[in-house]
Amino acid sequence: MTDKKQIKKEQIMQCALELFATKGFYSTTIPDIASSVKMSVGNMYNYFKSKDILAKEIIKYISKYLGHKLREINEQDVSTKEKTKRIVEIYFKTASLKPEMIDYFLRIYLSNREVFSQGCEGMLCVNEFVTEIMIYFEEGVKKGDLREQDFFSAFGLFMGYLGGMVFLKGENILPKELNNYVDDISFNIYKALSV
Amino acid sequence: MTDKKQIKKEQIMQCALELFATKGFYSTTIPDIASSVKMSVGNMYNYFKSKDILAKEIIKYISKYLGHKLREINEQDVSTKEKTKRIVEIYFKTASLKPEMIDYFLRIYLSNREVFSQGCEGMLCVNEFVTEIMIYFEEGVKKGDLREQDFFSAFGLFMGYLGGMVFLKGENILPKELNNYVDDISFNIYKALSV
Amino acid sequence: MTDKKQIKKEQIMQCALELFATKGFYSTTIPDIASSVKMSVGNMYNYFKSKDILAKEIIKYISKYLGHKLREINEQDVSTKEKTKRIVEIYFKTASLKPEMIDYFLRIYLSNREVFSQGCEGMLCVNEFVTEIMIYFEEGVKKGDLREQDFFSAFGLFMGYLGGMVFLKGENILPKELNNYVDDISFNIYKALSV
Amino acid sequence: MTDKKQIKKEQIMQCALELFATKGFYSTTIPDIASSVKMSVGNMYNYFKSKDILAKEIIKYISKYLGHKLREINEQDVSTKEKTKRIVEIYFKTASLKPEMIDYFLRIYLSNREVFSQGCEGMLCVNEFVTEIMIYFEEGVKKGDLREQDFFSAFGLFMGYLGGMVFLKGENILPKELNNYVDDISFNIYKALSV
DNA sequence: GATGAATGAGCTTTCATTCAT
DNA sequence: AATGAATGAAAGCTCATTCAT
Repeated sequence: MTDKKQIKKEQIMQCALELFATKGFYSTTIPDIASSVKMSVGNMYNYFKSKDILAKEIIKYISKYLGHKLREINEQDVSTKEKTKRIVEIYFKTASLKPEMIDYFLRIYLSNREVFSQGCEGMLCVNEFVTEIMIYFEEGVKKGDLREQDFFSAFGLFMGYLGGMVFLKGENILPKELNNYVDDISFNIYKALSV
Repeated sequence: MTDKKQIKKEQIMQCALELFATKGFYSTTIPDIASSVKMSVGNMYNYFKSKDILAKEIIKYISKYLGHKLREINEQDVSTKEKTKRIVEIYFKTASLKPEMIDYFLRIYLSNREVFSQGCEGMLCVNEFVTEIMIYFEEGVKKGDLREQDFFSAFGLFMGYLGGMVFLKGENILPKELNNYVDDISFNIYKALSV
Repeated sequence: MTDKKQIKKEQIMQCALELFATKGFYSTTIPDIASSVKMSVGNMYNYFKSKDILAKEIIKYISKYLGHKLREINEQDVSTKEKTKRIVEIYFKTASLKPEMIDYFLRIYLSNREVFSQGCEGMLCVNEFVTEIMIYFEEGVKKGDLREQDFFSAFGLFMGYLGGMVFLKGENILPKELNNYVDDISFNIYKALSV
Repeated sequence: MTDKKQIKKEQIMQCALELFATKGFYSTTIPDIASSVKMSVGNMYNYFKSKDILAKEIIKYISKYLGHKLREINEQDVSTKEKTKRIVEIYFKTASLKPEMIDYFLRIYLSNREVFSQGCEGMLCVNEFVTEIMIYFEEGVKKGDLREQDFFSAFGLFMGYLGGMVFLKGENILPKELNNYVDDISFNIYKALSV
């Protein structure tokens, strides 16, 4: 694939991501996306063979983006406690600056299972992201900071908690901005996971 | 409304709940629901004026059901730690026995905001449920067991965590049955929230 | 048929007449009519076997009502010119006091031919009314006041003109009330028809 | 819009016009129209966003067509009496050659007010036609041929009369062809309106 | 006579996808 | 690569009519 084509693909994904996150998967039409990219409907199909495939590519794209951010944190030489905080921070920062990414994850990927059932089984399409959380967890255990336990139990805490907060924010029922919760929440998480 | 009509409404809600939770809101059609209730399409509309209204009634129904279960626990004279465990227990038990309820909550209600935006603003349609979590939390604080903090921060932990675990279960990536996680998770939660 | 049944039939016709005239034939539903008569849908069918039949009975009812009014004028011993004026007067008066009658005639009967095609062929369902206009015309000719010409040519003038004015009134584009046009219009008509 | 698309729009309007005029607005379905144009149902909506909008475009199209015919007459240098006759002539000729146009005007436009209420208020959608009648009338008055009177009173006579005749023809109760009435009727009208 | 739940065909409209250009 | 007209299946919803009670 040419670079030019790759760039166009990313433009489409970015536009579709915003529309899907805002209006939902089924309420966003292909013409909606096409006109948002300023491209014809027919031409869209030269880049993505179907709406479902587009949706799957987007979640992979998000997973890579977030995974990359987490890797940067994992590579830093700081305490597990500080890492925990930085992960919460980067998650909330993303939710504030690129809300469509987290929304897509929570509202499109997690909910429309029929769309992702073929090709994204398990956590196939979000493995970059999950992997980094796993590294964070296992290193924390190895260092003796975190309690050894079933990874998924820890993962569920982490992701469920953060996702829940972003959801509450989206519903406008959080009295404060997300970044004001960073300390509370990273404290709660670390308290829960530490030995 | 006659009792008979009320019973039929609940039958419809039960069938629709299962279909929505399994196939998603948009992939479940009114004919799907009608044939599942063994009722004509037209007659469905004598009970619920639209698909959206049906979806909203269902989430209220679930909220009442779960709220009721939680109230029973809140009324028991046990320690906050034990209450925490029992809430996790009842949540996972519901997720096992009536998976459609939790799935509906996670995948239909939380995700298809355009459907619930009018009439379920804030947490209007799930207030019975939220209220009981609030009571649990405030009583725990009053007793001196739980740390005083922003309620939503605690609520997000609780619901996000539990929801996340059920989600992972639904994706078939949890190695064990949900009830095997009760101790770990209630321990984590209590640890996070306690003073 | 009992008197009681006849009274109920007329109640239904009156309500249906108003609804049809206001909202149109197809936009008025049987439940609309039933609830306007404060009667169950099913019971309506004990009085009128179908919506079409109801519509046909209504036009006959209107024709009889208007025919009766015209007969009273025809039986008066006044000049043809004065009769002309009185007919215009009664037509506009009806259009003001019972607008639904004239509207029904213009907007339901004249337009939804597919509804009236079977059972109201020709002018079968409005013959009382047409007959009186015919009597007016033929007596005028016999008296030497009106020019002998094809009856329909005269009838078209009369009914088309009056209907047209009521229509314009209904569209809110007449600057004055209908009764202010009585002199002008009866003058025009008489001028057109007289020898 | 391309020429090609404009041509297709007019093809659709022509087919829809015939069907509406024949079967009525509500009894004509979109599939009826589509198959009459030999086009898919979905594609119809690329040309007209709704059935109502299609109906409104058609009445504008008719108004332009008739307005154009009348302008030709208005521009001719003949007596008011002769103009009157020619207008009646062209109206009846249209009613014979393109009966769907006059029928549409009488049976769809005048009757289904709920369809035209938004976007065709007053005589907005038939102004080309009305304007020419107004010019005919005012020039006749200026020349001293026609009596000065409320325009609508004259307009109602003209249009109501002609419409009434076409209606009677449609009901098969006129013994002769429309063109045989031209002299009688234009005589009546001129007699009514002249000084 | 009276009720209103039940039926199901049929409506308008939408939209992912294809394909001729 | 690019366009956008064309397709047609399928959706949500309506409503005249029937029928068990």
